[in-house]
Amino acid sequence: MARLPVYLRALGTFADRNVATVSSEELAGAAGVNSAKLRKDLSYLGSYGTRGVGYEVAYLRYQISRQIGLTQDWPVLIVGIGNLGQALANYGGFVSRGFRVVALLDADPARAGEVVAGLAVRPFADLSAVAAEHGPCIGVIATPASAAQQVAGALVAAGVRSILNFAPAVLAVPDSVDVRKVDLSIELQILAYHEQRKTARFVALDGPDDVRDPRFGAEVPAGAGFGGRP
Amino acid sequence: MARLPVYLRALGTFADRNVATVSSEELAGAAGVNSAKLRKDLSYLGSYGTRGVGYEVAYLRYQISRQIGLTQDWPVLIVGIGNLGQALANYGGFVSRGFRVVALLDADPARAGEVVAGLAVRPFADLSAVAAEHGPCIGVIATPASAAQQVAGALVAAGVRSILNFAPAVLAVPDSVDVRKVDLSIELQILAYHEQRKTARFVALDGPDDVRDPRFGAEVPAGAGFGGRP
DNA sequence: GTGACTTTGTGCATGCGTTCACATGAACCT
DNA sequence: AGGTTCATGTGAACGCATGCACAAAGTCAC
Repeated sequence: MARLPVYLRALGTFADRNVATVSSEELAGAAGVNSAKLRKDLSYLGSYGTRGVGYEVAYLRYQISRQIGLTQDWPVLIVGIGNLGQALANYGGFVSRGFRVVALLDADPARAGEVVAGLAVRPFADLSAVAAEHGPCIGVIATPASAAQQVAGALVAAGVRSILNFAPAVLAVPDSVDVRKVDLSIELQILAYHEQRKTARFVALDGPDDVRDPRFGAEVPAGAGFGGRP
Repeated sequence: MARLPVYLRALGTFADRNVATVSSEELAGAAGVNSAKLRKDLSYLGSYGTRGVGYEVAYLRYQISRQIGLTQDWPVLIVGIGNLGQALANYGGFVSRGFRVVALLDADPARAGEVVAGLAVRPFADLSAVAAEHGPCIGVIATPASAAQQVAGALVAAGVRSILNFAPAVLAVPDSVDVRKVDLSIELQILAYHEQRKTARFVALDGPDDVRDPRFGAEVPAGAGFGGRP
């Protein structure tokens, strides 16, 4: 499940405070979920606590880590060393949680050899060699959207089956490949949507009034010279 | 809905190719969703196309933009000018999609005055003044996890009701405040989970064999000297 | 103007996730 | 040793999103 990492992090904070056991209520509060959901999740993964007491922090932590596959470090290769790629390479949160950036790739030949976060940037053509060298690994796409699909194809061809995509593009990959998408503009747009609803401004100050289409009762903007409907 | 921005971007690619109308099938393909789902989403937001023809690209684009609230630029303020904060400030994808970074804040006094992406970094104490100056805006938390809750509280106190949180922490905010979370380690961990299941290595090379608890039939690791159960 | 075709909009069923509520089981106190 | 208390684990119901399949509606050709 997608909530296991959240539980794991919450358990980490309890461990930092030297808490030995936690109840599902406490842990759920720290993770921001319902306690019943948490219990069901944990029971589903086969782990269990002690009735009347709760969950042993260290034991549960180890079990979840193991379930996720964090008992070993996963190699991560980052493609596209722009602003975002560099920030990711320098981000310390990876290595502390079971991941290790092993290679930085960029299509721009001028950047090859440049050192970022202690790693030399390698030409994109090295991809298959790097992937073969490290075995199963995770590819991170931090390129512009225009290059994302091509990079994804190359990653798949190199044997990478897990991709984290930061480019604002929909990637087409085989079913055997997992793609997770992180899209900053989408997150912002969702926030803007809710923000707009909260500030109940029915009409933008620079916009047209709404009109109501008698046929459907649906809101339709008048167009404001937008070259409306025929 | 959370898919509207995806549709909007797909429509953008059609507009760039000077396509006048798209069918739900085409648009759904570009957005990576089912066509029925797309039609239902669009009908739910009140917009509509033309039966037998499809959707007029420019018109639908305008309507979705308007629905999301992108007819005006939303001010964005970024708190925490570390690696990630700088990358976000320099990221061009914001301004092109209805957002404008208006302020950079950092708690470190030594950074005040530093210029990043054309903006001077301001001390964190300026937050309420900045928020008051720009009206409804979106706050981005790019600080370490330890500072995230405090920053969130300050943002809320300053009147910010939409927060994009990059820090690996669960934020407690009033119900009236929307928080969206972007967590790189969680995404990587989810990928690692699936990657581990794909490479069906039942036992990690450095880990213990699984044993089966006769009481529940659930998988339980032997512990490998982990200081197992009493 | 009529017919055939294309595509939208939507009722309906299915499946999944979430949540409540309760029984099970373990520890602790007397 | 027995009862009490506490928290887990789970059965069952609810609600929601998804997807199919079809009718409504509009266009194009003749």
